[in-house]
Amino acid sequence: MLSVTPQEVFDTRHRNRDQKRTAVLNAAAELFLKNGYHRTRLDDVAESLGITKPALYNYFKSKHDILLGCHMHGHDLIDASLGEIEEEGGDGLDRLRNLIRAYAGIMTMPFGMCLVRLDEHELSDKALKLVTTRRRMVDQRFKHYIETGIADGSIEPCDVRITAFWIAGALNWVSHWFKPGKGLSSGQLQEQLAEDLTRGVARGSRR
Amino acid sequence: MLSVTPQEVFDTRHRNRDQKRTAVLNAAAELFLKNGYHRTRLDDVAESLGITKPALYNYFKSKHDILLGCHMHGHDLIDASLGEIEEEGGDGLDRLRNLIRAYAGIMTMPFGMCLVRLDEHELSDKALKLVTTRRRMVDQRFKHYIETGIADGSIEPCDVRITAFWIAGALNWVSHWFKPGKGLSSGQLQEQLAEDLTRGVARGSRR
Amino acid sequence: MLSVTPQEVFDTRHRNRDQKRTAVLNAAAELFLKNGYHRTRLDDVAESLGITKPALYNYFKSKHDILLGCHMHGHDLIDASLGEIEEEGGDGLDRLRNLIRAYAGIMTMPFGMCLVRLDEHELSDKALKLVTTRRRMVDQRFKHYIETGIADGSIEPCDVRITAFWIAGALNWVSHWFKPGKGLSSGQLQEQLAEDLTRGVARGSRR
Amino acid sequence: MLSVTPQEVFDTRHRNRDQKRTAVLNAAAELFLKNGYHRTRLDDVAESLGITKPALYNYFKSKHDILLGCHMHGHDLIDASLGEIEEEGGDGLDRLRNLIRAYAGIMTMPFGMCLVRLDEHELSDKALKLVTTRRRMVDQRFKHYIETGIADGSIEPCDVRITAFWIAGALNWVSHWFKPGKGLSSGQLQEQLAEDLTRGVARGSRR
DNA sequence: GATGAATGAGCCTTCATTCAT
DNA sequence: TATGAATGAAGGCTCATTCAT
Repeated sequence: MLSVTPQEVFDTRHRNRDQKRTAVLNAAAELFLKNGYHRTRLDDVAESLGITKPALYNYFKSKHDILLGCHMHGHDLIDASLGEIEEEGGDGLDRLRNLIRAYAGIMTMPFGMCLVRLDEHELSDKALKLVTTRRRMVDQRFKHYIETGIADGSIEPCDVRITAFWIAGALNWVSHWFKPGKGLSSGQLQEQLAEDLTRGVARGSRR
Repeated sequence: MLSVTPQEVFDTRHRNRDQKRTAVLNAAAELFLKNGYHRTRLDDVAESLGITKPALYNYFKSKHDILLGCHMHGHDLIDASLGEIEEEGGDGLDRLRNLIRAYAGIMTMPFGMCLVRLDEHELSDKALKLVTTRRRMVDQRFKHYIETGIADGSIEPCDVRITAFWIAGALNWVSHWFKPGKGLSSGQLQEQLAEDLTRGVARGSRR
Repeated sequence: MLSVTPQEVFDTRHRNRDQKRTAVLNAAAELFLKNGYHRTRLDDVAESLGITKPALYNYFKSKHDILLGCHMHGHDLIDASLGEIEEEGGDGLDRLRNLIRAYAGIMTMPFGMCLVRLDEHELSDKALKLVTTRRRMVDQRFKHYIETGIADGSIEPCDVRITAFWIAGALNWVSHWFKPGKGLSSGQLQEQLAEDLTRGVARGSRR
Repeated sequence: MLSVTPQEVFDTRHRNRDQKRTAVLNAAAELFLKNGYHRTRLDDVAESLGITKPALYNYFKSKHDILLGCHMHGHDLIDASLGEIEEEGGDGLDRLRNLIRAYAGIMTMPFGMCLVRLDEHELSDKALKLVTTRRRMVDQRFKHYIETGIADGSIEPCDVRITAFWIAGALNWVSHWFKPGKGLSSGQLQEQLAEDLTRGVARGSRR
C-alpha cells in the first residue's frame, strides 16, 4: 500500500521522480483495465492524478511508453517472485506449486492483470519484443519446473509444452474474473489453484 | 473450406447477402486478430476483400457492429457445440470432457479466438451486454456439468466456481498460443486437454 | 388536388413522365420543408414515393436539380398569378392588392414556401441565376404596381424600393408561420393582408 | 469596431477566451451567410482565422454548436434592445416604433441576419428548442406592444397576431436584401420602416 | 516543471451518384 | 425502366503530441 495517495505524490514539487512515474503507472493501469487502453485518454490519466496532460510527458515519452511501463512493472513483480521461488528450493512439484501460488497472486493485482488484459498490439515493435522476451522467460520457468519434476519423479511424465500452457492459461484467466473482496481472497485462491492445478500432474495421479 | 475465396464472393454484384456478410466477418476477424481492432482500418478490411470501404456499410452499420458480429459468430459456434453435447448425453464427467473438446477446438478457430483476444471495451454498452450474457451461458455450462458430475459421482466434490474458471481459463488461453500447423493438431489438442484438465477432477483422483 | 396519391403515380408502368416528375417534386418539397434540404436524403424522397433511389434519376439528373425543380414550380405558380392579375386590370392600388392576395396565397402552399424557406446556397451557380432572375421579376412587379399607383394617384408617393421590399417581406414570411387548418384560412389571410399591407400606402393614408 | 482583426486575436497563445470565441462566431457567421452552413467547412472557418480546424474545438464542441452560438449571439443583440426599449417607455405605438427601429437595425447586422437566413433544421433538437423559445419571446414583444397600443388608444384595433407577423416578416426580410453601403444606411432604413410599417396601424389611419 | 492552447494525422461515416443485372 | 450494390468524395471529430508562456 502506498503511504500517500497518487494525487499527493504530485503535491510537493521535488519528490522522487520514480515515485511520480509509479503514480502515473498506477493511475494508468487502473484506467486501462477499467476502460481499455484506447478509451482511456491521457487527459483521463492526468485528471485522476490532479495534473495536466503535458505534465505526463515529463515522466513518459508517449502513451505507448506508459503502456510499456505497465507491462514492465507487471513483469518486475513476476521476476521478483521467480527469484524467491528459486531460493526456496524443493523438488519440481514443490517449485511448480510455489510458482502457481505466486503467479496467481500477481494475476489478482493490477499490474499483473495488465499483462493479460491489455492489447499487446498497441506496443511498438521494439516494446513488443521486450515484452515477448520476458513472457517467454515465464513460460520457460513453468516448463522448466515441470521438466524438473518429471526428472526428479515428483511429476508424472507428460507433454511439457501443453501442460505449461494450460496451467499458465488457467492462471492468466484469473485476471479476467477475480474481483477483490468477492468470493475467495487472493491468498485462498492461490492455495486452491496450487492444489487444483497440480492434482492431475503430480506423481501417482495416474492410475 | 469455402468453395470460393473471400474476394470471389464480391465478384458478382448480386450474390447471397449472408455469404458476403460472413466474408466481411472472416476478413475482419483475421485482421483484428493479427493487428488489433484499432490498428485495423475499415480500409484494410475492404481492401482485403477487393471492395471499397463504404461497401462494408451495406452489411454492417459500423465498425463496432462488425466487431460485435465477430463475437456473435464465435458464440454461435459455441452454442452449436453445446447443443450437440447435450444430445450426446453421458454422465457429468463425460459431458465436461465433451465440452472441453469442443471448446478447445473453437479456441483454435478465428472466431473463437476473437472472443478471447479482442478487447471487449470496444463494444458498445448494448453490445457488451449481449456478449456478456452469452459468455455467462457458457460459464454456466461448465459449472452445470461439474455439478452434475459431483451429483452423479463421476466428479470429485470441489469448489465449482473456481474449477469452472480454471478449466475455462486453460481453454481460453489456447487462443493465444495455438498456431495451426505447428505442434499438435487441433484434434490432438482437444483430446489432450480433455484428458489433462479432468485428470485431477475425476472421481478417484484424490487419494 | 391530385386524383391519385404520389405512390399511385408510380404504380403503373407507362404513366405520363411529367406526372411522375411532379410527384417527385411534391414529395421532395414536403420533405425539404419538413426536415431541410440537407437532412432529406434521396432515399427518403424515394421511400415516400414507394420507389428506389436510382429511379429518381430517370426524372431528375441530381438532387440539386430536384431543388431547382421545386423553385421553378413555385415560380410557375407566381407567374400564372401575375398573368391573371394583368388581365384583371384596375389602377395601381387595385393591382397591388391583387398581387398581395395572390402572392400571400402562394406562400401558404408548399412550392411557394420552398421559394423562401429552402437554402438557395444549394443551387448551382447556373440554377441560382435562373432563380434570381425570376425572383427579380416578381420584385419588379411589386415596384411596378407601386409606381403605377403613384402615377395614377391611387398610391401615396413613397420610396418604391423600400416599400416593395417590406411588402414582399411581410408576404414571404407567411411561409414561415402559416399553418393550414390553424387560425385564418388561406383565403381569409389573403384578404386581411391585402387590406393591412396597403392601408398605409393608399392615397389619403397620410395626414 | 474591433480594435484587433480576427486574425490578431489568435496571434498570442494566451488571450481572453471570450474574445476568441467571439472571433470564431464572427468568422463563422460571415461564411455561413455567404456560402451557407453546409458549404462552409470548419477548415474554411479556421483558415479565415489563421488557425487550424481542431483549434476551434477549444471554443465550441461541434459545428452545430457554432451555429447555435451564432443564433444565441443574435438573440443577445435583440434582448439587449428589448431592455432598452422598455426603459425608454412611451405608449404602445411609441414602443412598437422603437422596436421596429431596433429590430430593423439588427437585421442589417451579421448575427441578426443569421437568425433569419440560416437553416434552423441544422440545429439539434435541444438547440432548436432554445432558439424557438427566444424567438417566441420576440414575437410576444411585438404582440404585446400592439396590444398595449390598442389598449392605450395609440393603435387601431386589429388582428394582433397577423399584424405582429407581417411587421416582423417585413423586418426579417431586411436581412435578405439589405446591402451595407448600398442605398439607404442602416439608420435611415430604421427610420423609414418605423414610419412605413406603422402608418396603417396608428390611430386615425382608418377612415 | 507545469500549463493552456494549438496542431497533425488519421479514420469513421455519410450520401449523391453510378454500375451491372 | 427499375434496382441492389458499389463507389468517390468529402468533412467532422478525436486525441496524442508539441509549442509558448
